[in-house]
Amino acid sequence: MYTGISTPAPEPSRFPAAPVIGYRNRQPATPFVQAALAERIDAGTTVFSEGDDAGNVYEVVEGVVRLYKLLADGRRQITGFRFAGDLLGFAPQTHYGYGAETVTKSKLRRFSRARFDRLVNDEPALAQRVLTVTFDELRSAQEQMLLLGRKSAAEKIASFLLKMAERQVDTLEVRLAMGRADIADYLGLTKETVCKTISELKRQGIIAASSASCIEICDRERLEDLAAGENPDIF
Amino acid sequence: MYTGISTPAPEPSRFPAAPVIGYRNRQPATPFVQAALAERIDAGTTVFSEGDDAGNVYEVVEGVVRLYKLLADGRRQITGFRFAGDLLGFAPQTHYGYGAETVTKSKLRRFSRARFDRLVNDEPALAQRVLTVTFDELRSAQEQMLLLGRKSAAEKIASFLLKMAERQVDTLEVRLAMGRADIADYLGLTKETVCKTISELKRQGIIAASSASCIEICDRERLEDLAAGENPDIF
DNA sequence: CGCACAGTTGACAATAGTCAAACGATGTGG
DNA sequence: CCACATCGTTTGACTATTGTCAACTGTGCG
Repeated sequence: MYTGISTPAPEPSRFPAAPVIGYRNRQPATPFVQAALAERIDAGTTVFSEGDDAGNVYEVVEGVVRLYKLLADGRRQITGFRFAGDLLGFAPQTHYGYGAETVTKSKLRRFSRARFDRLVNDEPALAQRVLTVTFDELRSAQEQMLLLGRKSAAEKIASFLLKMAERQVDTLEVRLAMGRADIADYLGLTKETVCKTISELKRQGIIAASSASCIEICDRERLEDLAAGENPDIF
Repeated sequence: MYTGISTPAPEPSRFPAAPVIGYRNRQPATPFVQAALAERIDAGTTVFSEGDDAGNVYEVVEGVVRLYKLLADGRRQITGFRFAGDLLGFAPQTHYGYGAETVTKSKLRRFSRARFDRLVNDEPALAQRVLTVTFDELRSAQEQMLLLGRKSAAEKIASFLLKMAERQVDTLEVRLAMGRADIADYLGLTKETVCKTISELKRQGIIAASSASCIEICDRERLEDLAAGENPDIF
């Protein structure tokens, strides 16, 4: 069971297999179902839950969103993070196949599915973008399967830091928007193992950290080798 | 470190980040690059490797194909199996993002990418099919991330058996086309753990097996609960 | 018939998880 | 402005699940 969840308020479950215990939101579950465009949302808010009617498509204008799937007892797997410019929930299915929650304060632009479909049909460029995004997500999901199924904790952390560094200007100073629990649920670890592994990487001089959320890459080469599984014997 | 690799023949690597050591095929790497349509192929043959120029798209006419990604030292993650009717390598990318090998004797229909693109452009129905397949793969990849990151060995095996049962006529008598090593690399386990877990499920009376490749589901409900993570305490 | 290989099992090891305590940053109210 | 409360992070001791290694079994093919 996962704790590290701030608000203990249980949320009425909406889909079949989900039992009540353990299903919690980090937030008082104020579901985001409001006005029209580019909406400000607090950190830790549910955008939609797995199994909800897929009535809307969202664009992240600002902030970070986590996508996740849950098991009956609350075990959570984060399948990805979405950042400014990314689309959420555009798969042409009647129900969302995963939940989405903001990690930070965010701005989201919301489209009804009908409107989104119209936009996509009218704009070949937008259709192309959706297609590209989908294939990118698929490729990224396959990479993540390799990580989850076959990499050690250290290799997972190394891969994660490099992936987060990629999307930043200064690729040596990684700013992590998400907490240790989110990282853990993304990498298939526990938050304690994430902490211990990051500490070990610091001890080895591969990284340094001015604070928990700001990590400096000191030896990019060793970090890359580790991430690629070249060095399965550091620990 | 994961072993379980039968053939030690190293293969020259073809893409940038890929180091030379460790890239291995289970098979004497007879790359399938021959005549035109619906071709017969032996079990264990490489259809294409990760990083190859994505020059062809394939349709599985008969048999089973495994898609996989490798780490530098040979650790392998099978990202999926493909069966009759499925398409391989249709992502619009210049290089394959994963390798493909036959699991059984198979028949594959091969299309040059140019021809495939032409077909898709001319046939809206085919374009629609590609789109649907892609979204299905994405959804399935997300489900697999949950499995790999958060399920126990028993839960993984249970999920796998049910998934395999789904695509059969008699959903209580599962015929497994792949060996224990393939199952292990698909579920992020070792072949020994796969064996031990299947044996444990037999001992519990949840399944029975007339042979290694033919498994009978005796108690579907318990198997389903296990797969869904409802019963994290059987073992 | 026997060789080869896949599957199975068991003893042991190692990686990651659990539990618990302490630490540190952040934010609130006195 | 400080004291306190809270929440996220870190660390350590211990546990447990899964991996490793090795031997053995069973099955299919030449």
